[in-house]
Amino acid sequence: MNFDFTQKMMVWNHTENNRSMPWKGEKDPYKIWLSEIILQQTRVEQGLAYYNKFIETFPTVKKLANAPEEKVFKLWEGLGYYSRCKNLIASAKIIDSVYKGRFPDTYENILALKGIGPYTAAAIASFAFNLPYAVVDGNVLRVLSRYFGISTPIDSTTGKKLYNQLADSLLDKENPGVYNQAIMDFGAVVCKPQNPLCGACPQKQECRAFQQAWVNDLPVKEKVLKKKTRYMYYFAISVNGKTFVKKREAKDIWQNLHEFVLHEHDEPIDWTKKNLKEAVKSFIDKPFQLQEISTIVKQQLTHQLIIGQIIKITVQTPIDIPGYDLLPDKEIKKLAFPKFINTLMQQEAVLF
DNA sequence: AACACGGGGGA
DNA sequence: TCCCCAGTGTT
Repeated sequence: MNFDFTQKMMVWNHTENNRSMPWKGEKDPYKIWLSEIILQQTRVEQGLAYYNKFIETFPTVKKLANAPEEKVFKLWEGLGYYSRCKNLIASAKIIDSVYKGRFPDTYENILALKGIGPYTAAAIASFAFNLPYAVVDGNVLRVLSRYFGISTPIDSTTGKKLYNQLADSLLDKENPGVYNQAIMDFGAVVCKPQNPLCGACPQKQECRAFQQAWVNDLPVKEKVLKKKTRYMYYFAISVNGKTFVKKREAKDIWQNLHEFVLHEHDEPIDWTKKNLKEAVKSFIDKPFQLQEISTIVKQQLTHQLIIGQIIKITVQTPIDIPGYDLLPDKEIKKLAFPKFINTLMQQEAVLF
């Protein structure tokens, strides 16, 4: 153990760390687990309201395991990375049935649950059971790469191995939970990505990046994500006050969320009466009335830019669209939709 | 090893 | 815009 680094981290935690979060110091593994899943790739400020909603609605793992799945997705709506929600439900059911509602208490069994990787398993194991596993998240990677002046990319295979070993060697094995919490808080509050508080940092004398003025160049990432643009036009097709919707099942964005009738194109579409008629004809071969067409909405995802509109039409004759369900508004309100579609539905209609 | 997976906030 | 956030699962 690098005694100096670890001890100073613990001293900082004891004397200066005043970061407060509802799940901090929590011992109920269910609550710890929930907070960790919500916070994967998610800012504390963004996840906080969701955590409170979930705990209020599902105070125990049993409640979560036995809830209607759509209700859980509706609660997750807007948070993103929806496979987290799917895996949360799956793991809740396993804990409820296989483990009789008692959260598994070994690292291996925790890690085996769906949606739990090395980081989350170490977090739960150390926070709930005080087991000696070091967390390695974005905060830890940043702190270690700066303190030790490591330029090995954090997203490379060798980098991951290196940082994992280093994190393990630094862990305070007497107080793994407290130490793990401390180093993450330190990364979030002092050794921040932008404008870190090096002046107030208790470790600055030993920090390689500070000594060498590398702070703004570390950590290093090697992978650059490629982005693509998609044009998604949604048709809200209504018959007698009911509208066609379906659940997205494909291995694509927004899996398990719902959508209206989708017309996706590889180029932007400038809607005219003619091409609108053609587009609708590909779904239904019946006369229709155009109600309204929205303004163009853009949504930037991590590696996709989604551009599109929603077009509301009504049909008088009874019809069926294969793959879609015809549901009343009351039912549709209970379904979880992507942010993009919710934004579309809030748009003012433009004249056509 | 590379890639897919959301949404929000700060610079 | 770009980057990052208490990362994980799939191919």
